[in-house]
Amino acid sequence: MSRTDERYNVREAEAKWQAVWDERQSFRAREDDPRPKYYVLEMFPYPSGRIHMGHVRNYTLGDVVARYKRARGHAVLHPMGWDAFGLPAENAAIQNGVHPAKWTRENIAAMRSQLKSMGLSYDWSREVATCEPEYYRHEQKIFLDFLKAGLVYRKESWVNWDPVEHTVLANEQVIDGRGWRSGALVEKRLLSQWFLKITAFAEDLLKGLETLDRWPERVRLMQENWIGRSEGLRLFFDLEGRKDRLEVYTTRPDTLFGASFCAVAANHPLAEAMAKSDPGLAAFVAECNRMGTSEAALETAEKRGFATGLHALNPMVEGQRLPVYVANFVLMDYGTGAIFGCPAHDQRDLDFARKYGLPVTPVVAPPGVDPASVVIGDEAYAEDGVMINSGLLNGLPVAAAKAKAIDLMEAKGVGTRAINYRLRDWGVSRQRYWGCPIPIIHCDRCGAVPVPEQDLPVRLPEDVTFDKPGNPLDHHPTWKQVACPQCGAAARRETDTFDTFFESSWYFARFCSPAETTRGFTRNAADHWLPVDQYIGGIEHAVLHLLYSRFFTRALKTCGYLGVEEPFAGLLTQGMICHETYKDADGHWLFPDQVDRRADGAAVELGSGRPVSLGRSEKMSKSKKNVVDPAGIIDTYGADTARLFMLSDSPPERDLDWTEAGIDGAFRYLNRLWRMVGTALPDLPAPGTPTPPSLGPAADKARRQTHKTIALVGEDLERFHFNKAVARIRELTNTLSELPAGDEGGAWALREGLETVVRLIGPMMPHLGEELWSQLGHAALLVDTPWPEIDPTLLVEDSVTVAVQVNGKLRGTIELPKDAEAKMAEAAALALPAVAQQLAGKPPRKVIVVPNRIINVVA
RNA sequence: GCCCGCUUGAUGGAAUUGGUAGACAUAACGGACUUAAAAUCCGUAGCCUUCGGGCGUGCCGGUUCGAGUCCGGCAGCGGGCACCA
Repeated sequence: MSRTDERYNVREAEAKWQAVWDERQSFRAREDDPRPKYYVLEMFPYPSGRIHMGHVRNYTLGDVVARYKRARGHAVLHPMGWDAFGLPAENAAIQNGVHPAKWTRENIAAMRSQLKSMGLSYDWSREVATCEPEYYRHEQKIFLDFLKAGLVYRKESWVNWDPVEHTVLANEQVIDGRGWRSGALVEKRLLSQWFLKITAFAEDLLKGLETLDRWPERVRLMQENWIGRSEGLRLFFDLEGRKDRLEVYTTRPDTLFGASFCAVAANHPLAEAMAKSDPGLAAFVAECNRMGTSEAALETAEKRGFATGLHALNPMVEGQRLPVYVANFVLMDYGTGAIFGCPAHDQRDLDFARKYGLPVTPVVAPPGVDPASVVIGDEAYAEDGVMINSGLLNGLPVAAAKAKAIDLMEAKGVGTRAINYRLRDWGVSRQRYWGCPIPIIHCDRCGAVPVPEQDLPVRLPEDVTFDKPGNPLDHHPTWKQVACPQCGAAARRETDTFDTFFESSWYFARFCSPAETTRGFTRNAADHWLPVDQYIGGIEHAVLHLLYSRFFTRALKTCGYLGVEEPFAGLLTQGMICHETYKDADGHWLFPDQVDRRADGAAVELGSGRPVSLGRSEKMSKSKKNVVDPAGIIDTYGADTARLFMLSDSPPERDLDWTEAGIDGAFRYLNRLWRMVGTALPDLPAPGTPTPPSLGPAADKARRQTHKTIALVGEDLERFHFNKAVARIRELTNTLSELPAGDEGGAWALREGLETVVRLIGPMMPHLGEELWSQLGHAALLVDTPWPEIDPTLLVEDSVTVAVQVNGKLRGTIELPKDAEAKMAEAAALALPAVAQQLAGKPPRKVIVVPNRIINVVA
């Protein structure tokens, strides 16, 4: 009995079971395991140094899936690693003088031990870190294979250049047109860079989305929009007084009669050529180049243009001259970098036309609107309608007019039907130190020469300094000096490194054979484990990481590495963790643990007692200090409590509000279960005792709920409705706590119920699960115990409660035998006093009977 | 700017295909236990009410016997936009 008086020692129990799992290698994945494979993967973390709540949520979700699938009889692969290259390591080096390698490796060690304290069922023997040559040597080889397969090329591309730091800036490092650290005005620069031909797979990546039926619809839609397939027309405009022509891509060839100008991007060859002899234009181009490279910056900027003085001749409208502008909203990377503007039917064109006093001619009349009365005000009309003011296109609907316009231009020999994608090739060159070296040698005679395979890996030198601006690889005294592998002459190594998305585009495959030294992974292992059955991570990766990984998988297939096209068969995108924000009287942010909530609800600063103003709940971020450190929570409440809270209240794809009350609630449940089992233990029959012949009504009812709960929780877990699963388990717990265990039947049903609760909660609170399972008298580990079985006879109900409505409003409920006949149900419903009162003696006009569900009497 | 998502009690959320709105929890209140507190246990609870009932799922309108769920419009909040990962 002393067991009930003891408190559950969270720290001791969690350490104990972690050691047991570790010792027995409970989570080792083996290819020779005959059970059906299940590969569950969470997005691996950037080793920032400490885990944050987002990680706790992500990895808890994955662990529940992994443990559940294991219990369901799968051979589970559940690995973990480190996305270890990236900018923060270099920032730390510049700010604190720590070497990125040291900083990163120490961070990995710290985070590994934090993750281990969560009791996650990883096969740690498969751990990888992308910053180690054992990992990145293989991606250098992959790059060279892609090169051979014609999937890599080199071209000039624009970057944000910080003239003080002599570095390329990421978009997020450009703030209001200035470098974040230096404050210098950012310039755009053209650099020669490596590109991967993701556009070669544009159509395939789009088509493949249809097969991803276990992906969230919105992610597929985001990718579809990102790829941005459009059908249209490429056509040439003759330029007055010049021999060359202007090539334009349009998805609206139907609106050619409404054209009032042409515009080219600031980087368009025509613009650049003309800027040489036009200082005004040169200044405008320079200004556009300062705008930053992000699409958001371009689109939100005021539409501006510079008239070149040139005129283009509209190929559709004989003799019509259109002024040619250089405009800041035309993108060189999309289509041909040149457009024609039809202001009446495109908002950007309209804004532009209004600003520069260009004509606005409507050529599409909304359905049912008199052509004569079509007027364009401040809003362009981009919807369907009927062509007007358009010569031989008049009267046609938009779709037919598009087709006819294309036919006309093709017949005239000035245009061709074309499919265009918004998707651009992936620039993978980064002018940074802490990344995977690109295995290329530049020779004055032979050009860009691949590093021979036997010379891989090209190791990142660690003897570098960060005291000078620019790329440390560039400053290194010897590293880049090599002989050309082809001609032997003195040559230079490529000093750019890969985009870190490169590493994360194939790590899921590396986990299949992480120890393989000759290549990234073996074909056998990839064929066995891929695709990932369930991938889990943040929605912020909905487009880039996931699209790059899908592209890589196709490219790797092309090169014979693997046989699948889609890397992730199932995808779960989890929401963010939010927390209330606090500011002190001076408007400075405060950490939650600096704030005290008094009994009257007022918030004050801990210690000083000064008033604190409460802000709404926002995504946890260091800048707003609304963060809670998981390490402290795990230390105080244990991993199981943190895990349960992560699963309890919000569905995984939704944002989750971190609250002290929520974590308290989870902790209370943990202790309640512990006490319940302890209290019941002396009364329970031995494990495996056969069902007594008669149980009694309370025990029978409890059994029914136990088996119903197994069924419901199973369904909920399959669909990732973890919060509902928790609610069902708590309901069963509530029932069991009221079940009298004095008689044989009650005690038997209580054991079955408690064992069920322990087994169902196991994937969520694995340490408590093991502890209670062992206390209930089982020698085998809970992780090696299969999911509980359902007795289907206990799921059958013989009567149902049916709602009775009058005119759609609830007036009462009746108890009916299951699948009762409609006539009988109707009679029972009409016999209800509340129904009779509503009818007031008149016969009902109609009675709708939905079997086992509802009866609606229409008065 | 473009694309996407979300909005249900004081709070997080639940509600098969349209079929009893508010499961489960949190906070609150009342009670038991305690010298007291904590913990624990039991109970109450959408709002209004003349106790018949009426009103309630961001707002306005529609479809339907019946709408949180479907359709149209509007508002608020959040995410992504190619060099953060």
